[in-house]
Amino acid sequence: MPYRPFTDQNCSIAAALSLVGERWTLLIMRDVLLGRRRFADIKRSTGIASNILADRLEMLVEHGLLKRKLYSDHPESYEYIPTHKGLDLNPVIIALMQWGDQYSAPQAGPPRIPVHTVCGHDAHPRMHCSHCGEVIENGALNVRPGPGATQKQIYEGVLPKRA
Amino acid sequence: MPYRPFTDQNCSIAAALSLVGERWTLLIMRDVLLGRRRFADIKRSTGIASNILADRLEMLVEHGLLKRKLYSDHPESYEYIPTHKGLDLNPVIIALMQWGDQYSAPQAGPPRIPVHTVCGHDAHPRMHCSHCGEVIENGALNVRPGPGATQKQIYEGVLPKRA
DNA sequence: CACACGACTTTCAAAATGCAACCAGCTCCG
DNA sequence: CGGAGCTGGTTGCATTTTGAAAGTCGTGTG
Repeated sequence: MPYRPFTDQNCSIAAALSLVGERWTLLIMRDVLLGRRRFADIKRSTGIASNILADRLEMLVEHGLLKRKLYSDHPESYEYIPTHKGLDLNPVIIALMQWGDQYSAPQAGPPRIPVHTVCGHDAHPRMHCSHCGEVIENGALNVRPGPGATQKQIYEGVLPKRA
Repeated sequence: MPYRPFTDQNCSIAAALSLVGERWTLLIMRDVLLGRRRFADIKRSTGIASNILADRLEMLVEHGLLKRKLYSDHPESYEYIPTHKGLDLNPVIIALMQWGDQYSAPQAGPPRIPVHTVCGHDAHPRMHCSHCGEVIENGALNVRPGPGATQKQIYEGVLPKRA
């Protein structure tokens, strides 16, 4: 990773981005979550340089988002399969996809449509409130300091203002 | 932005990441969405170098995620306020925060807790299926080719495999 | 046997990042 | 009134990362 670490911001977003915030990392995770799990496949589909891909994969394995698994000997080949931690990035990827669909989709429409495997229908996943169950609209979310907040953060007021 | 563009992948995730996939961009958007909207505030809270911050802000304004607004003359100061396009990144930021909370939270607990302003309660936003309304569990999402998919993508099979 | 994978590693130039210093306009303080 | 300090940057230069191409090494194939 580049020089300036995101550590010591006491922020889960910064913490998350310190693992997956680098230019290629989420694109690699996209591939892995979509089922492209071999070095050459990921390289082809992303266009990443092989040295960078090797670095990123090693990093992702080190941090427990992926596991490197021997796929077959003889033509010795490996698969990078997502761990639970890696799979849990799905909501991030889906959110990015929906944002991309909304603002950068090709004229023809979105290239991929999510399908809910449980009910079998097209799903346009939406965030719902765990308390009232309603869809959470655009600006209808604030944050309040949690148990891990520092005094400084509380003092500075980490609360969002509406646009 | 760095060299290799993410264009021509015909992928909304790649398209999204080509705007916000750079190391600092989502961290800047976090700040703006949390209400830190002035140059010096963002610089302080992220620790980013000022030349980089100036570049990124200009880029974000150019691509319509932020607007630069005169906040007061005389001490001439500006605010970077999110546009609709910028606000719509909220689900991405929230998803990152939840992932960070789950895997990198400080011992004390999460630093921030989301609150649903409509019902007034703590919200742990979850993705729900727009068709059946159920929570979408970990691996319960596939994708199918949409109208914008290329023949090549369809041929290659963009469907995910379960872990 | 020549050539082609697959999964990398190595080499080296080019580009992005980070740091520090600087600048200009204003304003607050003694 | 002089100086320190804030705001919102810009400029220059060294460091680090990236990217492109080429090489490696162990198969496997016609």
